[in-house]
Amino acid sequence: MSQPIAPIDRGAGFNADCPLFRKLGREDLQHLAAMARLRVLTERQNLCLQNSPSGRLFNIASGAAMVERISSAGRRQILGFVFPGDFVGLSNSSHFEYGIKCLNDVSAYEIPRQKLYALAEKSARLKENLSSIRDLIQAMTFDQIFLLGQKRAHERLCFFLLQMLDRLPGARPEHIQLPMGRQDIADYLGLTTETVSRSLAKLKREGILSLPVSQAIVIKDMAAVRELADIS
Amino acid sequence: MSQPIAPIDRGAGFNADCPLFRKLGREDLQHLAAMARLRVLTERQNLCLQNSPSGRLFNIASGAAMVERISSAGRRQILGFVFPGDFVGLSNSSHFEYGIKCLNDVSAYEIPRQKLYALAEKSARLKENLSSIRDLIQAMTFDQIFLLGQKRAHERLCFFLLQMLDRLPGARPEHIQLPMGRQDIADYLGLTTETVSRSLAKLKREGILSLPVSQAIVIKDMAAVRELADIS
DNA sequence: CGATGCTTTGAATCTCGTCAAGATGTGTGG
DNA sequence: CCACACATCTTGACGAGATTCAAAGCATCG
Repeated sequence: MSQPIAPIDRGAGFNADCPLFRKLGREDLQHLAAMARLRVLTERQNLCLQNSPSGRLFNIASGAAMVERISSAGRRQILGFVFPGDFVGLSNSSHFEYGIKCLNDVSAYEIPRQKLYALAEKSARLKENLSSIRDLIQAMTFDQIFLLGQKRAHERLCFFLLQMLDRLPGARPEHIQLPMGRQDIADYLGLTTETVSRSLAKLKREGILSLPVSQAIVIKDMAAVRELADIS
Repeated sequence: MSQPIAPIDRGAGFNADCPLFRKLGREDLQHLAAMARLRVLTERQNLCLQNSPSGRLFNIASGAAMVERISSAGRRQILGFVFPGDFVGLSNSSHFEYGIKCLNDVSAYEIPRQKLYALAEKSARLKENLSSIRDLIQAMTFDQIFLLGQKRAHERLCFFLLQMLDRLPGARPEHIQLPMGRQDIADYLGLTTETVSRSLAKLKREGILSLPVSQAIVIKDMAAVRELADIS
């Protein structure tokens, strides 16, 4: 009995306040645990490759990764960053439209799509969770479209920072430790590394941020960041 | 018996090769017809307003509309254009994150969300259709994110034209009759009307397009358009 | 320590946005 | 049917913002 439950108690993704597992009964969790395979990867490794067959989904348990899409022309767009509790791969397309690349050591549960869907048919709660994950992803992509279509470089950065505050575990206004580099931020916001750097410098000059080291950011004027980031 | 079936035979959206109704049996179609309400609107009217309660979904039967999102700062981003057979509103959020504004005379079926979902529980085929619509929308939004993040103005225009070729009824390379104005195109592509105009002029100068009148576009060099639009 | 990779800064360039004017087109009323 | 007003679209001049190319600063890690 304790055998299928074991992974439940170990991974952050399986017991945290995570959209997929929220409010699930013990039995559902056991079924999920039984079908999930824990994968452990390190920096730069791919959880899945763009255009590879997509019969599985991922639930990030620890670490950080980015969902990226690379065109044949070699341009890269980061569709999103994912953190513990995040769920990726929710669609029925036969192939992944993106790759998922680790930013640091990552552990993730890989779940066969068909099995998950079959279980969802039997668990109304799980089905609800899947729905709300889909809705959340859709809302986030709409935000990103608005951001890319309408906002300036420094505004995009502020939006990005608020998003990190909201989603990156451990991030506080007084100290955001970024797991990704400037190039990744640039490819997420539709900018270049130089523009990211310059925009950060501008926000620093204006007293809105400070940058103790390049990988860490301190928000000194939260109201200003919010105002610049606003897309509502 | 013919009474609930009547709207099925009338509206384009209810019998065309439309994702929602594809391969549905007679009985499912009858149930759908019974719960759908046909709404008829004219130019500039809204099928739904941004932030209004979202207990219903829409299936466009005729005409064209745009899905738009306006920020409190007054900036507008068009999330997409919709045409007969298109389905909008597929989410469980309590309020619409966008408004749907008609570009010309539109008729659309309005379907209560809960009723549709309940029917989907009983019809595997309908459920599949809903899933594939969701997937299609997600794929399209990913494309748009890539477009806005990575492509130049004239490339965005080419992408837009290919999209219209693909989706706008009656559009052929030799003649695309656009139902939307320059401002709408601009807000869709994250540009200004002037830039849209200039980019079209540029493509015309290069012999790729011709513009008999402002609302019509002729693609003279399809290969060039494809190459410029490419995001794969 | 030097080597490597990432980040920042600088200068030149380019794309796109802004502002303003002119052109085109549409609908209305005389 | 023409003339006028109003919308939209196009074009031009200019400026701001972002990219590009290049070099210099800073880390980390052998």
